[in-house]
Amino acid sequence: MTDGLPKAYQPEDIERRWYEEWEKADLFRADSSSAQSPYTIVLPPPNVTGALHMGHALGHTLMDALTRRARMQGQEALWLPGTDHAGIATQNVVERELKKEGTDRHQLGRDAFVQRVWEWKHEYGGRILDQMRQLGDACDWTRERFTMDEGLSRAVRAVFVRWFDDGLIYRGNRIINWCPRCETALSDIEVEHEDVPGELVTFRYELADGTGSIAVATTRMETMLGDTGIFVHPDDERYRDLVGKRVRHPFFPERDMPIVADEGVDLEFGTGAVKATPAHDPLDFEMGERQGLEKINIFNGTAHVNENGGRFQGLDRYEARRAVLEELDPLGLVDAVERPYVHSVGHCYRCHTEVEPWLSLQWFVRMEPLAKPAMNVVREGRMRFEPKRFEKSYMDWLANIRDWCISRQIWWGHRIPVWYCDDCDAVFASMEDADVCEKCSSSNVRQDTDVLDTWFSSQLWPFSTLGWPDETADLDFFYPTSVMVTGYEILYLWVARMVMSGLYFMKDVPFQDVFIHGIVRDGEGKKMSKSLGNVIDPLDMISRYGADALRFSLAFASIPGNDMKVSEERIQDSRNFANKLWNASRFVLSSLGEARPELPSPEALSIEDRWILSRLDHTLTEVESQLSVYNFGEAMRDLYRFIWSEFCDWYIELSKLRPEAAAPVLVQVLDRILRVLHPVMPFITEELWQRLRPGAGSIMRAEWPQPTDRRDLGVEELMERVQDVVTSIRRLKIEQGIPQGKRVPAALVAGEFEAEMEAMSDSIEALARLDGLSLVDGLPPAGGAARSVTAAGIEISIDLGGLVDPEVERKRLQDKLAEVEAEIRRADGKLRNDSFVAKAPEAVVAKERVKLEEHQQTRAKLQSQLEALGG
RNA sequence: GGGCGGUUGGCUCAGCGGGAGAGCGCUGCCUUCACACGGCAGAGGUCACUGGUUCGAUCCCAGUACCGCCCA
Repeated sequence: MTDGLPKAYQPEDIERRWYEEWEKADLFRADSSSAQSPYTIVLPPPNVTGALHMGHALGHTLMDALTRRARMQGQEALWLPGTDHAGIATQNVVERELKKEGTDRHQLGRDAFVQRVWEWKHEYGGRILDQMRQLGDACDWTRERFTMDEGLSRAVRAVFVRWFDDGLIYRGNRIINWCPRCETALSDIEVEHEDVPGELVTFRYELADGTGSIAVATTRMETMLGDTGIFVHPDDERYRDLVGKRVRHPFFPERDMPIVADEGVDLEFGTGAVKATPAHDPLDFEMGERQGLEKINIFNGTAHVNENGGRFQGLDRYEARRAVLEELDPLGLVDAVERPYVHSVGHCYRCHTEVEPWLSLQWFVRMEPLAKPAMNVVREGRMRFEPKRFEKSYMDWLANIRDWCISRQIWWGHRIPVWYCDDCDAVFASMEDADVCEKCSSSNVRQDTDVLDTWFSSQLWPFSTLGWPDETADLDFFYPTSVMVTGYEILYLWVARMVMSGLYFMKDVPFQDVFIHGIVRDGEGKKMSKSLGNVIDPLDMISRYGADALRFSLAFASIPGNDMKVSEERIQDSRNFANKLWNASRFVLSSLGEARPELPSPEALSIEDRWILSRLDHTLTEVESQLSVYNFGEAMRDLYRFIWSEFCDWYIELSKLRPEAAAPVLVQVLDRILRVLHPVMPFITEELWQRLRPGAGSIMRAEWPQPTDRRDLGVEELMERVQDVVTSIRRLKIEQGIPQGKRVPAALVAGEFEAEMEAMSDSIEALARLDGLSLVDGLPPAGGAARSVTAAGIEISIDLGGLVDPEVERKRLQDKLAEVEAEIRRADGKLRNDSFVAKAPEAVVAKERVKLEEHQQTRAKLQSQLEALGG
């Protein structure tokens, strides 16, 4: 049976084989007609362009573990996979390909380009899904979805049309974030703010009446080409007299540029006077609207100066920034240039180009009416965050929400289902592609050319993937989902929006729990990124250490909401742990042979049996309570400790003294260990399970282990005393330079613990490698013996036949005495403090008294041992 | 500027009102019949700083410093 088990765990073959077996046996599939209660997780869909990185590996490990555990707990567990069409990112990838071929999308034309992206998707889009299989993800592949597939596209349309008709979607000419590289609008939260060194230029506009000038400051000098006035604060004494006057634009003398007062001006910034560029700054836009200023757009879509920029036309924004300054300076209009001036600048989250605030006609979703219900469900406790602190940022964001710009000027995505009639100017949204105008039946209609933000379809993921807008059995059974597992970086981008749309269309939250995990960082705490070159490739780690090792490392390092550092060394540690489990199992299996004995009745169990079963119970209880709050790290630490430091280090060693009697306990403990580890380490546990329980079916369907009321604190304390005795004896030998394997006689003065030491004497003899252990009432004279006292006050003497180095003995005893005396001083000091005795709880005071008593006894024993040494 | 989080042994992190913990690393010993991806034993910390609350503070409160993140 165990002949096939190599000495060291080798994951490769095992992992591949088991994943195929599971899939073949259809073990991942969930059934919406099940009589069990549902447990649902929808996978946050990775980009089709993506490759599995550590962040995915973490999230997937946690989701997979949750799903596998739910399944073992008897729930109908569905983990639904899929991918996201990632509009801008995917379009960028294909555009890069075209560039290599010497062409571009405009030459290709829209339809051919979109066709080309589909081809790319079919060829490469499945890559990340295969990588998920290597990780061991037990998701239901029969339900795999893609945000651009037919059903989800229909969901997108249904949502758009409904919101359009309900007045929640509108079109407006607003300042939006424009990426001049992607040539598309971005929503506010797709912009990443970053501090960059720039310059702050202070320059002057001369008053048109020639009576002076007014200074303004800017970091974007080029925007002055679009200036149409000056703002000052109405309360600002400095400029009170200037309000109502006009200034002259140095390059466009004919332009009308009033100085106007507006409350929106920041008195503290720069000179307190603000150049007004309503077409290129959101705040200026707002104030400009209020004050009726002209809006002059000076850029084209690639952020080159357009015809409104006069002789600067054709320059890109950075060239224009320099050129404008250079031309202004000789005119004596530049007061100061502060350089470098570090300020925050928005960057495109897809390509990292600096975003340009730009006036353009876009589609928006009115968020306020959607945000209110999304806040209420949290207040009412219908949805909870783990950890709870993320609730606050979620609520704050929703309370200050701004409308969502959903149109994108790209070709890859869901085309906006709005048609314009060129005859009657009607604008209407439609579920079906429109050939004729809804209003006037003219066939002179054309569809909007923009596509929707990818997040528009992602926000529907928890219900669109289950079949919505149809009323499906899946939707009925699996919605709302149980938990959303995700990182905090997409709390706004995605989580909040799913809640809003879920509530609107499903009338229920999309998930009951939101479990937020941290970001995976490198050993130095830096975010992993290709440009930093600090990326650890999860697939590389899998091939070197096994998926189970990677998964265990990630789960082990995961504390809800906190970032974690992952390094190859940590993964090695987990590989070592897997190997330890492997070898412990090898030992158990080989000592069992074919037999799988059941546990005998409690009275037939030995002390160590009762001890390990008690610790097992404790561990199972602890693991369950940690997992229920998604604290995987703590749960894994408990398991690691139990398996390695208790089961392997002590129980297995003790079992060697009585193989037959221990067999049922070894079976029991290993059985539970494999089951409870399975959600995080699916492969190795399945492999070992099949050998422990041949014919029992996959461990995936084994029952989740429960504690069995075997906790026994008395026996745990007893074992602690035994362990202390064993460790102390080993230490005595090492200190005296005696080989650990050399058997020597030992004596114990155990006092009240004599009976239990007697009962455990064979075990102590074996573990400490003794040549006989005698229990005595008092230690004989020290000649040739090394001595110690354990924490429980048990005196130990090992007979080394005169080989004892008295100096080593004296030093150890004195060190120990010093420790004990410090403890006595501490406890005594407390007990002498009247207010401690009066105010502290009785139990605490009593405990302190007991400790003092014990330490005093230990001190006496140590002193007499020192005296026996002759010192 | 607003908010959140962190600061515990060399490293990574638990703990969070009553005797400072783990893993790794380190030191010494050990090729002991599951495992050298190992075993045994050990060294190592004024729990960032300053105040406060308390009989008692690493833990609670206030402030300071530094680090990180989110939002503007």
